[in-house]
Amino acid sequence: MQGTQTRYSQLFGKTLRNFPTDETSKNAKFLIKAGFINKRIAGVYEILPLGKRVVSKIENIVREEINAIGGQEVSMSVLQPKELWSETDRWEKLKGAMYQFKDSSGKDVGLGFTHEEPMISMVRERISSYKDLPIYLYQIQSKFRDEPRPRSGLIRGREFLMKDLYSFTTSKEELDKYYEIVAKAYKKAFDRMGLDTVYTEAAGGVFTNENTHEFQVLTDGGEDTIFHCENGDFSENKEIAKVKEGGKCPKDGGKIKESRGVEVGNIFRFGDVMSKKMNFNFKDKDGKDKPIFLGSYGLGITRSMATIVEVHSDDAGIIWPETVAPYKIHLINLGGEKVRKESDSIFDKLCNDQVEVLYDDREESAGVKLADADLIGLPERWVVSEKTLKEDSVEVKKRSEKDIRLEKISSI
RNA sequence: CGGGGAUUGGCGCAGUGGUAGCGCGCACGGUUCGGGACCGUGAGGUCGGCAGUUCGAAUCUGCCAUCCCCGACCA
Repeated sequence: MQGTQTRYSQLFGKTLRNFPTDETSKNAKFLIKAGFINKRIAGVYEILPLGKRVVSKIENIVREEINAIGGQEVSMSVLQPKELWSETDRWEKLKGAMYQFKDSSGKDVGLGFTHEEPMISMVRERISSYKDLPIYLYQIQSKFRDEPRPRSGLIRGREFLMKDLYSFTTSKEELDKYYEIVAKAYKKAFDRMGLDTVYTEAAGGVFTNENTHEFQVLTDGGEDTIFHCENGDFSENKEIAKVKEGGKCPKDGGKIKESRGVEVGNIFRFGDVMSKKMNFNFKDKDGKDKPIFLGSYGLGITRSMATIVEVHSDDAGIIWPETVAPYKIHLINLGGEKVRKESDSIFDKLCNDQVEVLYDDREESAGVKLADADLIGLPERWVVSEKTLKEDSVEVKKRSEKDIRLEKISSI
């Protein structure tokens, strides 16, 4: 666990003077320039200390919401054997999309693309009675997908962090019920991290033939196209859409709009399809074997971080919602030794109060420090200078607002 | 996987045949101190890789790699 306060002079991952030229997406440009992430290869990014704090906050919000609906956290292996995936024929189906290779002994192995098979396998080994169901397991872990063309920074990568939840229930009714519960929990989690989502019907791809639902955040930086009602009660992904821009909403007759969106979450009902293929049953009250119903629910952690940046920023930089900001306060001292001493003691005070504060204690010009504060985008900027000290105050400015106010040092 | 563009110090760039330069950053000294300050000194690159043409290649040719964009794909 990282400390709640950091001196910027000690922080690894300082801001860059220029935007990276090999990125065009807003999220990648800002996150790299501001020192949150580092690009390794196409579609693969490393998370620096500032970014790690944001990721942790998003993870914790998601954890809280999933724990609240009965989820139990586990950690599955990333490295997986071919045999497991062959049980559902997905080893073949996912050729070219899943990283598959041979280990030194010639055995076929792959990197986790998703985790239905290993999850089922693990539960299959340990659950056999209706008394043990339902059960809800989730993890937060890196997923690997061999994207033919990664793009849009963290929105579409080849290695990314995802929260994946799996529900194991005894019937379709129970699955449907939980599906709705997850949908509500997702909505709440996204709300908490500052993302407005549109609940959108979509296709299941190689996951399932049944329709699924996506949580779409409307932004031009998105890669999906959705058709949705202006009243917000209806939305379909382009791939299955039966309506068109300007058409009428089948629910309330409202106007249909076409928008770009980022799919930050996606929920699936597998039903008993996988269970039948994998001989995944439970013993019911009547003593008979019945298939376990599976639901699968994904939520992109790093993709959410990127989407937050797409949605919450201005020309100067990121504007983090308070719930996911790496720190709450960006403390800056402008001026000589006297100012430094004062700001040092304000920093100490904030530390004692366990306030999350990033203290830019560098000997840099005002322009550099202020520009960096805008770029990094913490919710509040506190400036200490000769000017504010004359009033025994610090200047407080919210990143999202223009207003500046003076706060008496004695009241901190 | 098709089409297009790019690759030169940490970052951003210039250099179109004669043996590499600028800005920023970095290090040291000094002056500054409310919106990316200034002066001085200094470190740092065999120009993505391999092969070729040439007396001579960052520069020309071929192949390869990597990155970006458009499309296909998107589980």
